Amino acid sequence: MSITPSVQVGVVPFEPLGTHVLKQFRNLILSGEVAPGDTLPETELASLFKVSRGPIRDAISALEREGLVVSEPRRRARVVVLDEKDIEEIYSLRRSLELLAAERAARHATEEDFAEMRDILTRMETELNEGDPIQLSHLDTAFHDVIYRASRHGRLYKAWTEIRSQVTFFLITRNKAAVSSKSNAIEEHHSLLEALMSRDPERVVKLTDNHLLSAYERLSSAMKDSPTTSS
Amino acid sequence: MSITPSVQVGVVPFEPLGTHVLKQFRNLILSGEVAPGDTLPETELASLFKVSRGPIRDAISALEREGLVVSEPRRRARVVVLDEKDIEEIYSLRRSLELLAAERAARHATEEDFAEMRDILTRMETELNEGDPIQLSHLDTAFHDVIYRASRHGRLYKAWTEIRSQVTFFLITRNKAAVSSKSNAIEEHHSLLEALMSRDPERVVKLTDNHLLSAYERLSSAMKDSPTTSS
DNA sequence: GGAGGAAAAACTGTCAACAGTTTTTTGTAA
DNA sequence: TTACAAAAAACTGTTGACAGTTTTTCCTCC
Repeated sequence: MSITPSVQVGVVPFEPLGTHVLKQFRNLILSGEVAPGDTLPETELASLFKVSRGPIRDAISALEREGLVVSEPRRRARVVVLDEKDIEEIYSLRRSLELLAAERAARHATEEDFAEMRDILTRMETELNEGDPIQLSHLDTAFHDVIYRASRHGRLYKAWTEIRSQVTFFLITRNKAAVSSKSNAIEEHHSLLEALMSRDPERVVKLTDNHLLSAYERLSSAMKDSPTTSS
Repeated sequence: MSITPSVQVGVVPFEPLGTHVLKQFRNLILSGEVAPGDTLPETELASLFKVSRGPIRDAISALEREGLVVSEPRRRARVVVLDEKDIEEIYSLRRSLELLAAERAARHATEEDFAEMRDILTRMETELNEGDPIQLSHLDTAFHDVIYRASRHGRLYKAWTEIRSQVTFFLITRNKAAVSSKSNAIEEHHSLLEALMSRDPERVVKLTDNHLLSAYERLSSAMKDSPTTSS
């Protein structure tokens, strides 16, 4: 017993403050507590999160990478305002990325990956009944996150993380879809998992393409009803 | 003449110091003056660039996004060491991105875009004769950069910028290809431009796919001769 | 009342300093 | 030597302060 981890005990190797702020902050935006178009003065956030401006700047910079925040030099950062053109961009880029991920995941996914997907699907069904649409959206993103990780392609995963939050944002704010529609989406996830487990890249790619198009159409039609308002 | 731009005169609206450092720093890495595996102490860089650590941190963070630098919390950043697996990742991701870009550029590219591409091709031929391989590599990347911009897809362009420097890095450090091979590559660019101007998306996509595969094979074989050394 | 401009307030970019960690150097024993 | 531990040096994360810019408020004039 020669190792004495005086500070570093748990699994978390005490992350930088900015990382902690980032997580909280991202949730504030995704939950809508901070609205599109809102300005984000570093000073204000610093006192809100009780840290200095350094870590705040790190968090804002990260959120900008994720596409949830926009900023120009010497101007205050703002929560991004997304419109229908953005939905198309995200859909088309995501399609390119995810078809690649699907093909590779079909070859490289492990039993652990499948177990994680099954677990997420179970929780999705629970949320569908309990009716927490926000949690359901998070689980949807989480399912696809497993596929990207299962593709065993670091750069592809990184590219996905830079649109992931925007995808979640749209799912949360625009998915007025009926329960039946959401139920369909879960069915599609089931089929996807099944195809992955059968190691059939072609089928996985095809199902993925169909699934993403369905999701795009669901969002796109919801968008026409209630476009995101600018401030 | 009521406007008196005491400081802000040129086109450049005085960029943040970190941006300036980033450009210089990136060149230092791409030119090989800072080698793969080298550590990058903020303090040292701060005195090198004659700024405080703030802007240096910004620049390192940006270079990390570009994949030229890796870092973990509380450890010094290092210049990334890339191997054959990285070449495959970059190739496969780039292929997905660029096929999408090609298809859209064929539809959206303007006369200005074509003019820029022609200009780059002219300069490539000059460099091929004058024999500055580094400049030739930069021009290669620049040509593809125009295509991505011509695709009129902000997020796609952003995704490209996050592997672009790595692509350039490989072109510079690994392209031992003979002049004849480089000449072929320039030919391929010419065909690509021609297809773009004829607004034939299918042909553009096909040519792009072939072009990227050729480039991948050129790099991949060069890699086997002289793999990047770790420190 | 509304437009325009000056004054005040708020905010960003940058820097230097401090605390606590990681890395290197030095010293000691096998 | 070689291995290991302690001490010293170097480095990162974070903070608070200052300069200069942007944004807001307030005032004046039409």
